[in-house]
Amino acid sequence: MTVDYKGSDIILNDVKCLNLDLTLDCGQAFRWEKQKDGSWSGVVRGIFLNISKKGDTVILKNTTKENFESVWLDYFDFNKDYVGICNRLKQDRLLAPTVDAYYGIRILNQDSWEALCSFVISQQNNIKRIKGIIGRLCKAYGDEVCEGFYSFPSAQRLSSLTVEDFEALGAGYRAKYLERLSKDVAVGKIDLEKIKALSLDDARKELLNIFGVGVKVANCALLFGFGFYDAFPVDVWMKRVMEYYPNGLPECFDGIGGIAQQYLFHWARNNL
DNA sequence: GTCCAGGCATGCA
DNA sequence: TGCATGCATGGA
Repeated sequence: MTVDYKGSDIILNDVKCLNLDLTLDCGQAFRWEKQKDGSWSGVVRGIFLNISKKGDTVILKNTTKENFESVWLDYFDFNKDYVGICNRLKQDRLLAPTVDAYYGIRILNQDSWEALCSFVISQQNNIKRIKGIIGRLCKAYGDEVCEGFYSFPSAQRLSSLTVEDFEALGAGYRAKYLERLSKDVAVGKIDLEKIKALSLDDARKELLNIFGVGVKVANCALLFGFGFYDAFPVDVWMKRVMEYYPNGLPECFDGIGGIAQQYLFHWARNNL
C-alpha cells in the first residue's frame, strides 16, 4: 500500500482485502452511514471521515496526515496482512467458500469505551435497533463534529445521566447497566486502558466483573475495542455455526479467531 | 397476537 | 456448578 496526500484528501493505492460495505455494516460498528454516492461517513474518536473505494484505491476525504497516522491507519487495520490471514483461514473447509463470498471483511480497531457501551446495548437486541439507540445517544450527548455527525459521548459526560435518561433513548432494561458503567468508568473504578494491557484471559475476567457484561459482550468488546484478535464472541447466530465444529475450532484459527468469527457471523446471518 | 434479536442477572437446586 | 426465568423494545 502506498499513500498520497492531496490537500485534505488522502489516497491509498493498492489496498488489498478491504470491502467497505461489508466491514462498516457487518455488526461490529454501528455508526457508519452510507452516502448516496456509495461512500461512507462516520466519526471515530471525535474525528469525522468520509471514505470510499474504487478498485484497489481508497480515498479518505476531509482529513489530515496527522489524523490518518494517529487514527485511521490503526482503525482500518491497514498495516495488518489480511491477504495472508484470509489464505490461512481458508484452510478450514467452511471458511474457504465463506472467505471468498465475503472477501474483505476486516476487524475495526474501535475505541474501547464506545465498543464496550455499544455491546452492552447490543445484548438481546437486533442491529437496526442497536444503531437507533446509539445514534440517539450520540445526538443527545455527543458533540456535533460536522453537520449531522456526532462524537460518541465520553464516560464523563454520561456519568451525570440517570437510568431514566438512558431509558428515554430506548435502551430498555440495559439502561441500568449503562448508568452504572458510565459512572464507574468516569471515576476510574473501571480502567479501560489498564484492561487493554492485560492478557486476553485476564482482560476478559475484568470485563466480566462489570454489571451487565457477560461472556458474549466481553468477547465482542475485547475483539472490537481492545485489540484482542483471538476473542471469539458466540451469540445466537454463532451458536448455530458452532454445530459445524463439533470437535472445536480448527488450528488455523489460532490467534485470529475473531477474524474467522466475523466471516462466520456474516455467513450465518445470510444463510442460516 | 407471537416470536425474535451480536444476553445477562438473579434465584434456586 | 448448572438451569429456569424475567427483562424493554420494535420489527417481522
